[in-house]
Amino acid sequence: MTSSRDFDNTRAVWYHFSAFYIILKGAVGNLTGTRQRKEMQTSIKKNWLLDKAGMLFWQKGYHATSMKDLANVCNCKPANFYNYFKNKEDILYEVIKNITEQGVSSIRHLDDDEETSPVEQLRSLIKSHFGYLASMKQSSILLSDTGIKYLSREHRKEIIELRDLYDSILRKIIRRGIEDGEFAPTDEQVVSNLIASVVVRSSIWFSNKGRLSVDEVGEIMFNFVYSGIGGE
Amino acid sequence: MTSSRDFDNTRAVWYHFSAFYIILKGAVGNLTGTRQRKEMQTSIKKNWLLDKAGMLFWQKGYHATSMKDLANVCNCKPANFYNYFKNKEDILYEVIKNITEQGVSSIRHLDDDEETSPVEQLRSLIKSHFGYLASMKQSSILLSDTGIKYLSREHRKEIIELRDLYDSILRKIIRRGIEDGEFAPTDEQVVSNLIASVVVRSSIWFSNKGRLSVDEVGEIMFNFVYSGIGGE
DNA sequence: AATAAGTTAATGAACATACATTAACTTATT
DNA sequence: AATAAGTTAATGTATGTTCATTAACTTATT
Repeated sequence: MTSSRDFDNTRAVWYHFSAFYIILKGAVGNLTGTRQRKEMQTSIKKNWLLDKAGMLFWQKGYHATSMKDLANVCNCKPANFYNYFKNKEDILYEVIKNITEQGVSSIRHLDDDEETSPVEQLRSLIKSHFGYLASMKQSSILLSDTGIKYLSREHRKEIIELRDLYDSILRKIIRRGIEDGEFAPTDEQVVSNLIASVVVRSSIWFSNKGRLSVDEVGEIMFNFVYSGIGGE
Repeated sequence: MTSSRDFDNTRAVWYHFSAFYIILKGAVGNLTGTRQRKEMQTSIKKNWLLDKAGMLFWQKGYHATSMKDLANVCNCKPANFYNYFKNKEDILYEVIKNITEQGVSSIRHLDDDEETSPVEQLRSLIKSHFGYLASMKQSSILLSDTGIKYLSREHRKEIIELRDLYDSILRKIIRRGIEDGEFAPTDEQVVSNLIASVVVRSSIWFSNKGRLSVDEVGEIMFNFVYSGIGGE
């Protein structure tokens, strides 16, 4: 009994010292009512769990990761996840959704910007998305490539729609570039897939500790793509 | 009992009528001694099993594929696999080894060929690798990408060595192209990653049933890459 | 201010199920 | 007769999930 309680306290303290968690929790502050504050804390904890789950799913693969594995990494018991998520698939879904949404939002500002030239937009797209990917430590956007098949039909559909949003932004840039004569005319659909591949798969081979910096690689990547679609 | 036996016979007949199997088995012919012939037939059946297993691993993922699933596709019982393979991991290993070896051997001739121009070599590499990937039905996920983490340490090492061979061939082509002045000088390491990304991820978005043929997409892909590294 | 009612986050135990693998046995082939 | 190919049945283990319960908090009522 006593040891169990002691352990709970230890655990609670541990949670609050987890860097990410404590910072966000602090940011919530005392501005809101206790009710809302609690809800926010819950969602923070939920995101923290998702973060951990994402790492594990990416490292070990979805099916190779058991609820027990998840629980171990999160310092709790498997059952506790069911206070936050409907089931295991739901965890994967939320992980993938977050990753994909962040990818989209890292380039969303380009969508309704008709002023900037397509070339500059392309540079911005590549650099901001690649930069974002390089900044995430463990989990990877490629999880949304590999994990999508384990999702339920509805969830899969939602993710695909999200991804289409990303694609449509990219395609629009290419279309404008071709119309303006800045890019050589090619199949905008295929080419946007090629470009996305280059960016997204960087998370497999790029390392922050490597020979080249994010900026240097980003520049090489942009030059490659830019020449690839017949610019310059 | 009787019905079970009847079913077995049906199954046996079915095996021998499976197109791939019967052709190969016929090809073995009566030229060799009975002992060797039997061994060859065994290995043919084994490869046939590997082929089926590969498709399933590819579609569903390794851990999501049960021995029962495999047995269903191969019209036999799970236990029978243990007459051919040590365990499940062994099946995965052989599948991945085959895939990787085929991928590598389709481009190996480029390695010690100093005659053909780098441009043509690059075209050949891209088209044959992409063509190979496209020929796999049920386009889904990069098995050799995601599957290797489920292999034992030794098996994984072997596969990685094979893959390194692929990389080194690609890098060599790029290096020669830069030296010859056919390609613009860039970082050969990064660029080879970019190229491999483009080719490998095609298995996610390319469909044989789509608007464009393998050849058309292959051409667009090559042009993209070729311009990308500053050719033409 | 004190107490009652309700909520959240966590737990351990129990669950049915599905899994890979094995051993013993039967049938088919040479 | 010997070996190969296949089956049946059984086994131990691990899995995802549910359930009742508890402690700590928050909100509502008096």
